[in-house]
Amino acid sequence: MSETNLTSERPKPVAGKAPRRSSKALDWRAALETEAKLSWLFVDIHRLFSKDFEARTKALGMTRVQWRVLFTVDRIQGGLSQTELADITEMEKAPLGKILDRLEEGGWIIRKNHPTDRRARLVYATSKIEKYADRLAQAAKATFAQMLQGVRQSEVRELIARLEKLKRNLGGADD
Amino acid sequence: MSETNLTSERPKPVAGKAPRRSSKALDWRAALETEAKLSWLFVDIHRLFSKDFEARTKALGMTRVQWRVLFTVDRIQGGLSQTELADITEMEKAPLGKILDRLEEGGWIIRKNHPTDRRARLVYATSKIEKYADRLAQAAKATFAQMLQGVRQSEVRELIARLEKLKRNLGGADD
DNA sequence: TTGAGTTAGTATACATGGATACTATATACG
DNA sequence: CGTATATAGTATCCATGTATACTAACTCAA
Repeated sequence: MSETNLTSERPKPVAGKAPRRSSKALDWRAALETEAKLSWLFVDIHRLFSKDFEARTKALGMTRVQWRVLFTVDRIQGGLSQTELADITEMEKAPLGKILDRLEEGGWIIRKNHPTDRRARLVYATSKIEKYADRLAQAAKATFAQMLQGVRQSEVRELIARLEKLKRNLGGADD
Repeated sequence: MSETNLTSERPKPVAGKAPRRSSKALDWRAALETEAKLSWLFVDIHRLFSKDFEARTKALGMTRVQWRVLFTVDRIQGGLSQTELADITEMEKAPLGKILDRLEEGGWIIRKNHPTDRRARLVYATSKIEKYADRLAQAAKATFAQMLQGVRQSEVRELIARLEKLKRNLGGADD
């Protein structure tokens, strides 16, 4: 979309600066290119996936991360403390608290005081999700379908297994 | 790490709320679980990768995204406009501008006025990167090595190919 | 029981991200 | 030439993310 019109008239490199590329400098660049490409794919796919999903749910004002938290709260019934929720969603407690603030403002969840631990607040999904579950699930499925065009189910499972290995290598939890 | 001590004393579900789970509700949850797992792996790996990399470069105050931009500026010599840079790094111009502000504060880049287009500013890497390139490259390589433990080179190439397909499916550029 | 250490949740500061609006400038067209 | 449109970069608002500090409350051991 955003083509530039500067290419043809870009000035020559600044005098005295052009020949500074040493062979040593070339080395580390070349060695990193392939792996750097891999590592940025994670960011890029995440960004594109979120963009697609949030475009489909714009009317509900639901972000991808809010959906992750809400989905978890709704999946695990019985009231979760925020610390438990942070463990499960692998988020820090501070950003989780803010996301819960927004979900509570939107009427998706409620927080109740823990009956015995006065520090803790238990998080419950409200009935609102029942009304919108289909739309949210449809949006998620549509984005998945978009991403996984032409990818066989067996490939998806293999991909998950490999990515989980990378995650474990980096010290991530196993789910 | 952050074990919770609430599990054993979690109160029973609120009276009258427990039996609301319908079979229809179970449907959309089950259908989404596998694919949701895949999509969150991208976020999780990105987060863990960044954390590992930034721990190794803390002394330089270099974040992962700043490194991506600086790497690109340094790789493509001759002065890039911010719009060109935004295209290449697949970022929006606004956040890119802020990242360039920080890189400029740190002395990693300079911005010069375009000789003929007074709207545009051309970005150049300074010589500072020559001094720290080895440390940055070492940090990046170490994080890659950590992530790719026990993964063969051929698997890495295959993984890249598959992820690039997902990225294209979501409308992403091809690099 | 009391005091040290731990935990739950929130507040705060800062670095990314997206979306949008705005200024200055450039281009294209009548 | 003058005006409409497009573009470059910045500013602004908000949502996430990390790190850190803080308050209140809990636990455990002397």
